[in-house]
Amino acid sequence: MRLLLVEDDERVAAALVAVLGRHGFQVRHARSGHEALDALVPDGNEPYRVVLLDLGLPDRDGFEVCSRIRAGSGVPVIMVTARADIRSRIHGLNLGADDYVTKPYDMGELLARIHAVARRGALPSAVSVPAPDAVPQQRGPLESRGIRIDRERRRVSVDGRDVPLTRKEFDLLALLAQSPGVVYRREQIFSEVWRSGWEGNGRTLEVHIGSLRNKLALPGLVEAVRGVGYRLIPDSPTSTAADPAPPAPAEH
Amino acid sequence: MRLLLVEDDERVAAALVAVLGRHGFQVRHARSGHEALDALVPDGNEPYRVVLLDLGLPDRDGFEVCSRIRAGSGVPVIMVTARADIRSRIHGLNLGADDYVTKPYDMGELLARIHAVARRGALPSAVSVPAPDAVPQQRGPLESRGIRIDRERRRVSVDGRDVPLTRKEFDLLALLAQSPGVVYRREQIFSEVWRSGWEGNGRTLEVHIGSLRNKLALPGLVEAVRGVGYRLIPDSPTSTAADPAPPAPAEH
DNA sequence: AGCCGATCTGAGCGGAACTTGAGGATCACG
DNA sequence: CGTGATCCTCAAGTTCCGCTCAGATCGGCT
Repeated sequence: MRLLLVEDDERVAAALVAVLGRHGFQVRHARSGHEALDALVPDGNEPYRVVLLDLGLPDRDGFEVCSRIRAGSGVPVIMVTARADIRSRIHGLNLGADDYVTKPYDMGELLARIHAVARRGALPSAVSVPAPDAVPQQRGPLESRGIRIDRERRRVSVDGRDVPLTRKEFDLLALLAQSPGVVYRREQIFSEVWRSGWEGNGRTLEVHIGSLRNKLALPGLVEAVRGVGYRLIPDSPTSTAADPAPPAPAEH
Repeated sequence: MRLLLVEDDERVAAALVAVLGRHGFQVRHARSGHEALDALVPDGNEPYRVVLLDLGLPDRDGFEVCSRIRAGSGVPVIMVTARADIRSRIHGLNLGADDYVTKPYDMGELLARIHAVARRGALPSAVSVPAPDAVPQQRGPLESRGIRIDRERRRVSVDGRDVPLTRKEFDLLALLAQSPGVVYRREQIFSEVWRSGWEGNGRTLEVHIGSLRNKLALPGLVEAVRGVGYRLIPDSPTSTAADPAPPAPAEH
């Protein structure tokens, strides 16, 4: 899960990067508003799920950065600042920030708030084409083709029969099942299921796909898309055009 | 724009209804969790855009209402409460609340926060809101598998036999028992049972789990989910199973 | 201060999960 | 039909993770 941290104080930033990294975020650190806006330009990489925006910089600047981000992107923004006065809070929220946290804050609470805005997902944005994983997570169990995926319990059943999966297998399936029919590229899968930008050297992904297929025993469900990645075949005849929320398949 | 206000204090409610009304909200006032869940059952009317949930009621109840709302609906929830401690904040946000505001709050800020969550919109929800009376209210002592957990007295008994637990052991069990079957991740356990922001260095969690298992002497009750966390195995064998037409919503 | 239970840490073990490599099957394309 | 790239399967390694035990540290109580 990628996160953009906008913070000019190197020490604060380093500490946050460390903690967030340990909690499974892949953090990009921008030292200025300019750099932040730059980083948010869609470039084919997995999009940022959250922006953590420190307003420590020359006063008003931070608000401006926020409204510029909003002008071009629907990514959730959390403002972090020492300015505790009500005016600033209201102003920040009205500019489009999703949350406003004042220093000193509790790290655990900040993490909880990050997760809270992240699970809401990004707003549809006029400019960027939403990538499949920008789709907010659906509540409740996923169900399709007789497969039931319960994310909270981490359990999967096929036609009522319980299928025990390992961690990678489950994460893999949960990712693909998020948008059946959509092709997930290898790099994308790696960055979601494995943490950090490490790309598997060997046949790692194929092996996991293999054992997933074995356990589910539903031939034809998980389809390899040669040279690109994998996808789930939905039961209903293809993905359906006129669907608002779900993204257009395979851009690029 | 419809808004659901859950608040048992008539005076506070009246004031809020007035202010919110002036700001363009059509407010429905629910006086209890039960009434709130009732109101959220889809009935063909315009759905609620936000739920304002006051936790003033008998202690734990509010959290439970929140998680029940979450079990069936993606509507944004803002918790409003006098409980300012970090634990409660994190707990509330982890249960799926989108924001957590403590009293006394500034009305302008509350409005700004309401607008902030409202513009994000609801998460897609796979299942419908459970009918309130279909869900057994789990008030008072938790009970499952012959274990009785009395949160108020902090006492636990197994098959009538009293089992003395230490603080950590009890908190751990109480957390897991809140939703048997659900997997709690390590970080979440740490943030709710330990002081916030603290991440266990050594084998702390495992040791406590170990001694909890020993004292309860119910093999198979506390299950480790490799690479993720722990969960309690519920007695009722998987509630999941292939459901007929009306999918019975997961309890929880 | 001294005691005692509670909590935390570190080392070692065992097993599950993950990774890798090689060979065979399959596909796209000329 | 031939060829190279890509994918799949199988069978080893290798790493990672949870469990346990034993000792250190913390903290409340007398």
